[in-house]
Amino acid sequence: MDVYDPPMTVQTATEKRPAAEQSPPKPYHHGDLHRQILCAARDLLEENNIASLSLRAVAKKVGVSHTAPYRHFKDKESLLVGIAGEGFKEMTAQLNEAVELHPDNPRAQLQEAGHRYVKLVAENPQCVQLMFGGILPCDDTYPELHESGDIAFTALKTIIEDGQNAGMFKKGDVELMALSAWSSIHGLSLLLISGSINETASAPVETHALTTAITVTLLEGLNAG
Amino acid sequence: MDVYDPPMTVQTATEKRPAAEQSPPKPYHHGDLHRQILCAARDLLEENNIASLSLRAVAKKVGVSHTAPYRHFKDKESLLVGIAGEGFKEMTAQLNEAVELHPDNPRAQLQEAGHRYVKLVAENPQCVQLMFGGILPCDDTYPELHESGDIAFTALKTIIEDGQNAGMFKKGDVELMALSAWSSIHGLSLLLISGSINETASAPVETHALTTAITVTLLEGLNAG
DNA sequence: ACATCCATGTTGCCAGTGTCAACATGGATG
DNA sequence: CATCCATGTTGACACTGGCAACATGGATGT
Repeated sequence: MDVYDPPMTVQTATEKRPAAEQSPPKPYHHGDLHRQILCAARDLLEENNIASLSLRAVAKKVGVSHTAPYRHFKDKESLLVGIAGEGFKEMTAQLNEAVELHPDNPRAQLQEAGHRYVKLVAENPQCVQLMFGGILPCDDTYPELHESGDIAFTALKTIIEDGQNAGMFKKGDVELMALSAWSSIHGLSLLLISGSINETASAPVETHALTTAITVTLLEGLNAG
Repeated sequence: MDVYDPPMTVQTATEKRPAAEQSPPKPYHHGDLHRQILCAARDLLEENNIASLSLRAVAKKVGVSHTAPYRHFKDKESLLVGIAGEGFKEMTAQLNEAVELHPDNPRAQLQEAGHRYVKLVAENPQCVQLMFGGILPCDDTYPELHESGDIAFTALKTIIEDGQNAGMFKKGDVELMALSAWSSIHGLSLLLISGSINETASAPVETHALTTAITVTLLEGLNAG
């Protein structure tokens, strides 16, 4: 269900570690609480939504006191930034995989990236709302947030450039063409998770076919001229 | 301080109103608190963000007790639904204006609608996040929410159909083509207000030119074949 | 070996929030 | 004039984010 499961499964507080030789059932100092808090917060976030995510619930899920997270995150916003940051990293990873999967075929790269983007958003809708939903400040308060985004966008521009050099895409401003591609897929993804499409569309639409259709329209737009 | 002051000044509860000519069935002690609460909430929402909008602050701004809003809205979510509903209505209105502005020119209609969509989102970012941001349930809990959206989407499909009949757009599934158009513009708008574009783009981009470019790419995609 | 430090985790508290119950008010209706 | 009921108020509750003060115990230097 989750795209990136934590490498170590989350332990409930009451559960004792199977380590036999340790007499104290619960060590005072946690393993890496930082990671566990991030994972638990991610889980709770996707289970409900951003509005109903509370630091105290996260702490309870991990099995620590309600202020323990403050030793690892300055405040609630910092924790949210951490979650969003992982989302951006995963986004970048997916894009790179799409490129590697279809070497020397920018057209297929773009299509693959589109499908992976939609899938990633569909599987982590609340995280995406966090990344793009205007809860986090969009100024330079958290510069690390946009770094992965920069990398991803650069990779996208590389696809466009390669496509131009291969004669698959028309010549033109790479920045604008990359933004066109991003906008289409991003818009589709967000419309899907917001429920707008299935509600407004007269007939239910299959996501994969829809993504393909929109990607094709986009490619024809990039092709024309 | 307030952006749009209510047309009738706020009355304290104890203050009596000079019962002059009241021909319409205008109600009770207060003006229409329902409308004033909606306006105040909208203002406070755009001043900060969704997370920091509190019912109590709205009540205080209007000058009533902290539970007065509950006589007009079942709970906080219902108030948010009311705000989002107004947003959808405004969206529909903008689309219709775009159509009327360029009769018999679907291409210009689509371009105009795109610019108006981007502008509307830019001027009411928090409201848009409310409409599409996954805070409100996307099931049928509030069917009235999606009605205006349906109307708007139908209008969009009409543009596409007219364009096809006029030979401006290629033949094809109207639903899919309308979704392509919506996705592009929606994605662009949300990327803009989320700060992703100015952060990731190597050079600052002028919004209007960017919108035009993306609309043109879209139109070429709809044109191809 | 031992004393010390300090990162980590805890308890207790505060203001602020959404929401419910009980009460107050006054215009509309008989 | 009596009554009703929509509207508005007060007070309370559980919950939240966050601060301060305290507790613990692994790492460190001698």
